[in-house]
Amino acid sequence: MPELPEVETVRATLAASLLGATITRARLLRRDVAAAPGDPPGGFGRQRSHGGAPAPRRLTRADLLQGETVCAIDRRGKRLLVRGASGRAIGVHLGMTGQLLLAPAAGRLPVHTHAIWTLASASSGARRLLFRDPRRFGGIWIFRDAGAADAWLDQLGPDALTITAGQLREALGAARRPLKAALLDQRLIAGVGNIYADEACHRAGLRPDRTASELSTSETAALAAAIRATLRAAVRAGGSTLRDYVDAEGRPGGYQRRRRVYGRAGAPCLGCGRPLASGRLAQRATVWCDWCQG
DNA sequence: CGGTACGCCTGAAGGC
DNA sequence: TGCCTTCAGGCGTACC
Repeated sequence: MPELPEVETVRATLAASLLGATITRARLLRRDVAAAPGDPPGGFGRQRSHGGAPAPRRLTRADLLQGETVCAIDRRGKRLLVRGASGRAIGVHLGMTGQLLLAPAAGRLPVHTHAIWTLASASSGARRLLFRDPRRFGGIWIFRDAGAADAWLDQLGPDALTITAGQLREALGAARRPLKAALLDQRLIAGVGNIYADEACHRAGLRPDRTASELSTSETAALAAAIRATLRAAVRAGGSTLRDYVDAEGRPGGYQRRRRVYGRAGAPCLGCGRPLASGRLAQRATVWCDWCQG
């Protein structure tokens, strides 16, 4: 489940091969993983909800950055943005099982590969970048200018990796809902998902069901520090691989071995040794320590 | 505003 | 061994 540390690791491993490379060919194998300009939000070309079928949009090779030289790879929260020199850009969200994989220029494609970019780069020779996503909760966004791409990132709150106590206070101040529900809201704070929400709450010594707006100033500051420390440690470990996650070079992460609470219901708390409690909060499996988190 | 439920989707894991 | 059910969850939408 890619959250901020996994997406950041993908960004870093991708940057090494992609920056300055030219995309000689782009192909979309599944139209419905892409959202084109003008598609309804969350549309992905899928005809969801009210049956009014939107007019099918024509996607050009240029929309997919064919012929572009990659000049930047940006990230905010869990969203990645591959920018071409012309200002065009491709947004990627990995969802639950999405992967961006660097692969040889020839050879068999993994199953569930939905898009392919062929790269020519002076340093590493010809390779392909694949977007693969078995469950298809992820997707690709097409941006025809830098402003549209920026606006996509700006839909999100401040990036959790560097969030300050002041930013967190601002985000949570009006949130009259459980702390964990607020932490999972990407418009408030960008990048925290189910795993790191539980990890950060435990590190901060705060129950995930506390009302977010009722945290004290010092609790909020401790939480901001806990979020940063948790995410930084996970980035250093190359992310968490609990099931599917690998970086752009196919390498799994190592943070799953360092997790304190996620997936450890009933196991001893690393702080006090008592069995960890579990339940459902904000429709998510949640694990915490009744003793250490107040 | 918030909360709850649901749909999307596949593969792993558990029950019998 | 094999079939069936359940679960995992990011995120948008509908409805209260």
